[in-house]
Formats: sequence, structure tokens, C-alpha cells
Amino acid sequence: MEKAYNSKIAEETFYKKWEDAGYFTAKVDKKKKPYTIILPPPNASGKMHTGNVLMIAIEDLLIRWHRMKGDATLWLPGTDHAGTETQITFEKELKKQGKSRFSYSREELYNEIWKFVEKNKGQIESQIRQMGASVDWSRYTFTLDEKVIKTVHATFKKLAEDNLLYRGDYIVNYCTKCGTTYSDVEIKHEERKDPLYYLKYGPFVLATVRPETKFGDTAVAVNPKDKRYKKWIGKEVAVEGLIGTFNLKVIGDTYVDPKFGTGVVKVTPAHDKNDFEAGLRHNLEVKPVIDITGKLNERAGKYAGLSVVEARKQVVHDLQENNLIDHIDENYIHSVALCKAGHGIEPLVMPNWFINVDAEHKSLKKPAYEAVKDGDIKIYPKWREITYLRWMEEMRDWPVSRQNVWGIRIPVWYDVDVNPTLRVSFKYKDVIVGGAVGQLMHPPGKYRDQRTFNGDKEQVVKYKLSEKQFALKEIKKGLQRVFPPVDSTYIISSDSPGENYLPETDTFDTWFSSGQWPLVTLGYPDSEDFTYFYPTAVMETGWEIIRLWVSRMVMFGYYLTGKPPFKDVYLHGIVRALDGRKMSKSLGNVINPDEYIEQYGVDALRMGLISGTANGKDFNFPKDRVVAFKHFANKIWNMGRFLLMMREQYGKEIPEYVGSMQSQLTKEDKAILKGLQQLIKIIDVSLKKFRFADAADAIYHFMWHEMADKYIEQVKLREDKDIALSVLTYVYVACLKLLHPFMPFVTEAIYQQMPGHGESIMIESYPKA
RNA sequence: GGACGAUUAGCUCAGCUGGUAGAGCGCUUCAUUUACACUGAAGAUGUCGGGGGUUCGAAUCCCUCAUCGUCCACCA
Repeated sequence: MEKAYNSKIAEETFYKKWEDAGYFTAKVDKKKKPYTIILPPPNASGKMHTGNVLMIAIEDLLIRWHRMKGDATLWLPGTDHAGTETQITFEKELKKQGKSRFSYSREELYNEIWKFVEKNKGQIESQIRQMGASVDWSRYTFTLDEKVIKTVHATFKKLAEDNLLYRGDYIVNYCTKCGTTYSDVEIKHEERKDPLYYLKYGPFVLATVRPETKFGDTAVAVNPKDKRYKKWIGKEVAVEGLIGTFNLKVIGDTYVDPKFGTGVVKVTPAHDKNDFEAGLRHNLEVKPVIDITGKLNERAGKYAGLSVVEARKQVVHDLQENNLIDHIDENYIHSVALCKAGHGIEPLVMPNWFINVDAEHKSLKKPAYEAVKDGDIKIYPKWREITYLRWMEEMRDWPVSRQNVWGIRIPVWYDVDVNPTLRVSFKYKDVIVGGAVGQLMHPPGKYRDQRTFNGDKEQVVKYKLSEKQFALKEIKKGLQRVFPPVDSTYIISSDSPGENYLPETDTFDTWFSSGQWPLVTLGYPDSEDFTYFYPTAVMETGWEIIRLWVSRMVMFGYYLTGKPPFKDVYLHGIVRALDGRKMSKSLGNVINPDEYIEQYGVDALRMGLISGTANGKDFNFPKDRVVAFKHFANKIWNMGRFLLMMREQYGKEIPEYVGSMQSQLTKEDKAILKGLQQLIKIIDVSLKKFRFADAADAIYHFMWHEMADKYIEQVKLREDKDIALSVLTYVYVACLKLLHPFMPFVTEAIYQQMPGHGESIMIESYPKA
């Protein structure tokens, strides 16, 4: 044996051996207990970050532990197409080439992104291997695999059949730059200083930061308890505006805070979430004035065509000219919603596909709530449970459409003859053409509403369409998007139902498909794997996606199978940077696991992270511990080296330790054997309770300070070396096995040197008390 | 505004159901003679955020205040 442990050699040697030997491949065995973990799929085109490392370390620990205990273990790996994130990354690449997503038809763009992901996919997979993850590669699944799409489509169809799916106008967080919708949980808020305009509004003065949306106002609201305005409720007021006078109803609603501004609010249901909901309560008309490109539409009269920012300037200017501004508070601080890429979110009303999560005839969220409430699914650490339960109580209908290309397309088709008002945009030669399909397909001059637009501001191309009649084939060929009115008729089908149909171009919210991940990966509904391995044992993931992901998996699990998708949920904390802040590129404090693997080895990195997270709280990257466990790996390596050396020096056969030696044991022998028994119990209890750090610290302390510092020192002085060495060998090898799930490489490397060793430590049985 | 969590040794943090304070790193002194300097031995450092309460006994339970972190909501 070398004097110092070389982690690189071990890492290069053993993973391949294990994989080639087929140790990772799960086998259905009715005589054994199944133990299943589905790996939360990392971004296919991304690379490993410290959070992934922690996740893999914990899951591999659980899996190797159960495998050695004799369970039929399955750890199923996969990667995620990561819809929005990947598309943003890809579009940045396009920008470098002077292109944008508008340069492609939907189909072309999808294929381009597929190629891009395919090219980058190798990295994360090899990093998972590098981590020593004993995942079953034969069952590897990508979130856009055929079998996934098939199940997701089937679920969508079932939801429709069960009357849980509907199409509705809904106010969504839309990013006009990304061209897609974001869910509430995906957007972030940022404090900004903006002017707050006090506008003269008929008999009132009211405060707003968005005067440009006033063309979409359909009411004025006050708090019903507000004595100042009570008498106005129910009346109509005439408001003089920039494009004429309009009449607005005054409504009373408690959502108005009498202390804010003047206590009067303009209600714009089409462009404000609260107003939209107030509109539902008071039956108000929804009048959109901003279109999906972020420009004002014809309702804004002479301001039509201006962007929101330009319009605001112009409107404020004109209001001032007309003496319609009372005053302006220039130092108003409020928070602004931003999308992932940091653009401002525009609340817009759009047709969307919705899942009714709490229907009277069939509630999706009720069983999901009760499962956790009643303890059928346990959440560790327990104090996170409240986040889940609260979310389940608050959860509302779920809009599942996304305007991304990169994802699973919603399997819906529209008959163009039945839906002539269906708007489409498509690439024709080098121009983007938009309009109602019925008009585009008919001869010019008849119905034609001439309009061209190009989503990319830099290259607006003017094109005369009046002479052109488009064939449906041409539209299909360059199709970018369809914008079906909310009352369009449709057919649900994976494949086109006929020549006359255009596909829905929206894709599913990532969480709609990943919410079915435990099902699709295992081959729901009737595969052998599914029957045997479902429900899975543990869902181990970061707590930040408990709402987005865990809740959806539980809902779909119960909805489709009547059973929970997993029995336990373990939520690990976020690994922060060394400075205690969140890792972020802009702060420049991102920790690259590769550097640590290079310097300290995979085992040390894994063990350091595991021992740094005792209770599921967020924690700073425990650099000290990574270093400490590198030293530990070297320490136990040298213990093994010394053990072999002593055996050799003794020269004679050393008997294998057996219980019948009892009478020849010294008190030190007995003490170390007893210590081993206690250690086994501590590890067992700790791992059952997901107290990984306790187990890690216990084994570290026992091997270093009990075995090495005390027992081995004592063995050096022993006369009866044969007994001492047989006990030492026994205890030491048992410890290697105990440690293997935590530090797979070093333990295997040493084990292979031990007398009478088997094929691999990972298929040995775990020591029992 | 609501919620959750934190405040323990110089630093980073454990301490699960209450019983005389622990780990890793760092620090001090000593040891380099036959595994390991990625070593060993010995050691120092804490009125466990402030205040109040329950108890024979509280870092641990309750109340309250302060500070920090995170999440959610919302700011018209």
C-alpha cells in the first residue's frame, strides 16, 4: 500500500468496476423488500453544483446502506429538460449569433434546442458518475423521453375526462421579453423607487404608479368602511380622460386600504392581479390595453403602438398639460415583480389551461393534504411540514400552460374551419406573419385584416400581405404560435386528428410533468417495476421546491394510483457560500465542487457536506469539514496499512475472530468490541431518523479516537498479538463496511487489501448489532 | 403585514423527549523511537442574545424584548 491514500486512483478505478459488475442494477425480487429512491433530476444541460452534491451524497448513503442491508434497492437516475432555464440559456447563445427565437419556426426551434441539450448533456451524467452515485443507469430517464410524454398526455386526457380541466381567461405574470408566462412562485420581487401619480379622477383624486393602464379601467374602488367615500358606492362617475370621458362604476371592496394614497383605487382587471380578482367579485368588464408584445393596443387610442414605458411618459405629459394630475410623489418605494431573467413582469389576461385542484366531485389537493396531516407521508425535518400544509390549504387552480417551446406540448388540436378566429403567428420566408387563420386563408380583400408584426424589435420588416392568400400547409410549416380564443373548440390527442388541424403551441408547466416523475420513471401503470417498486421509500430534495414539486407529486400520486408516491420526504438545506450568503454568479462566491474533488477527493466532499447538515437547516459550505474528512480518509488508510504490516510481522496465521475467543480477550478487546456494537446501533438509529451528521460524527470519532488513538496503541504492546490482531481486523473491517455508504471509494480501496476480502465491499452485508 | 428558523468556545456549527456544556477548524505547550505531520499527548477559551416564568433542576419548556436569516403575501 502507498504511504498516503490517493483518492484519484480509487475514484478512477472503482466506479467503473462497480458499474460493469452490475451492482447498481436493481432486480425485482419478491423475497426481498423493495427500497426505492427516484433521483430528483438535475438540469440536463447544466453542471453539478454543491446542492446536487449534497443530494447525491445523502441518497447514495441511503441506497448503499439499504443495499448492504439486503433490500432490493433501486436508485433511478434522470435529467430534466428544465424548460424555461434552458430556453433562456439557448436564446443567449442565439443572440451571440445574431439570431433570436423568431428566426425559427416552432419545430425548428425545438430541434435546435434538442441538439443544444444533447451536446451538453454528457457533463452532468459524468459528474453523477464521478460522485460515486450507485444509480441504476439501465433505467435512466430524461424528462422528454417518449414514455414520459405518453404518460403526461394520458394524465391530461384523464383530467379532461374527469372534468378537472378547463380553459379560462386568467391574469398571468407575463414577461413580454421572454414571451412566456411565469407562475407566482417563479417570480421575484425587487424594491424600486418610482413616481406615484395622484390623478384627478372625476370627483376623486387617486394614486397610481401606472397611469398608462387607465384606458383599461372598468371601475373605481373604495373601502366600504371608509366614511369619506361610502356614499359613492354603487354610483357611476364620469371621468374626464385623455381620449374622452368615460363612465366608471364605484365599487366597495375590502381589498382597498383606506390608508394608502387617498383611499381610492382605479380598477384595471386586465392588468392587475388584485383588480382582476375584484373584477370577478363585482362582475366587471375586463378590458386589456396592453398586448403580449408589451405595447398598448387600439383601446388606448392615439397611444396605441407605444411601449408601456413610452406610453407612461407620454400619458403623464399629456395629463399634466390637461391639468389632470393633482401632484406627484417622486420618492415612492414599492416592489416590482421580475421574471427569472430580471425583466419586469406584465400582468396580462390570457387564455390558459387550468387544473381544478379542489373540485367538489373530485379534489386533488384534499388527499394530498391529509396524507401529510395524518402521517401517511412523513416530512423530515418535521418543522418543514407546516410549509407544505399551509400551501395545500392555500393552493388554487393551477394554470399549466407555458409559452415555451422547450417542453412537452399540450396535446390539443384546433380545427381551423371551426375556429376561424384562431390567431396564429408563423414564419413565412423571412417574415413573421400574424393574424386570424380564417382571414389568412381566404382571398385578399374579403376578410383580410392586414397585419404583420415581428416580435424582435431590432428587425421589423414590412411586408405587404394583401396580395397573399396562405395555404394551411404554409402556416403549419412555419408555425410559431397559435393564440386560441378562450372559447375555441378543441380535440385532445397526441397526434394530429386530421389535415385541418393546428396544434396547440403551449407546453406544460415543468411541474406538471415532473409532478408525475415517480410514476413515469417506474413505468406507470402496469410495468413489473411499477408494481414492485412503487410507492417509493424516500423523496430527498431541497426544501425550496416543496410547494412547486413535492406537493404536485403527492397530488398526482393519489390521483392516479390512490397511493402516496413516497413514504418519507427528506428536505435538505441549501448550501450557502463560505461567506454565509446565497451562492450567486454576481456575488462571485459560487463554489465549484470540481475544485474540491480535485483537492480533497469525492469521499471527503460528500462526507463534509453530510456532516455539515445536521437538521435540514441551510448551512454554509463546510470547508473545514471537507478538509477534516480528507485527513480522515488518509487516517483510516494508514490504519489499514499498519494492520497489514503488523500481521506480516507476526508471521504466523492470524485466526479469524469468532465468538468462542471470548475467554482469551483482554478488557481492551472487550471494550472495543462493545464500542463497535454501540456504534452500529447509533448509526442505525441515526440513519433511520435521517440524522446523517450524527452517524457521520459517531463513526469518525470511533475509528479515530477509540480505535486508532487508544486500541491500536495498546495492541502495539500486546504479547498475544494473534488474539489482538484478529479482534482488530474484525472491528476494522466492520467499520469499513459501516463507513462504506458514506465514503464509498476509500473504503473499497482499503477493503480490497484486506485478508480474505470479497469481490466488493458494496455487496457485503451491513454489520448488525 | 404573516410565517418559519436562528442567536452556544476566536470561526463554522451539533446539542433529538429538561439532569453538572460538545465537534471540526484555529490557538498554546510538548513529542519527531518501528502506520499516518493529512501524526500523537496535554491544555486554554463559553453567566448557551437580554429579561421574566414553570421546575428540586433549563442551552433545552413557556412568555416577552432585541438582532439576524429565509420564505410567503402585498404595496394600487
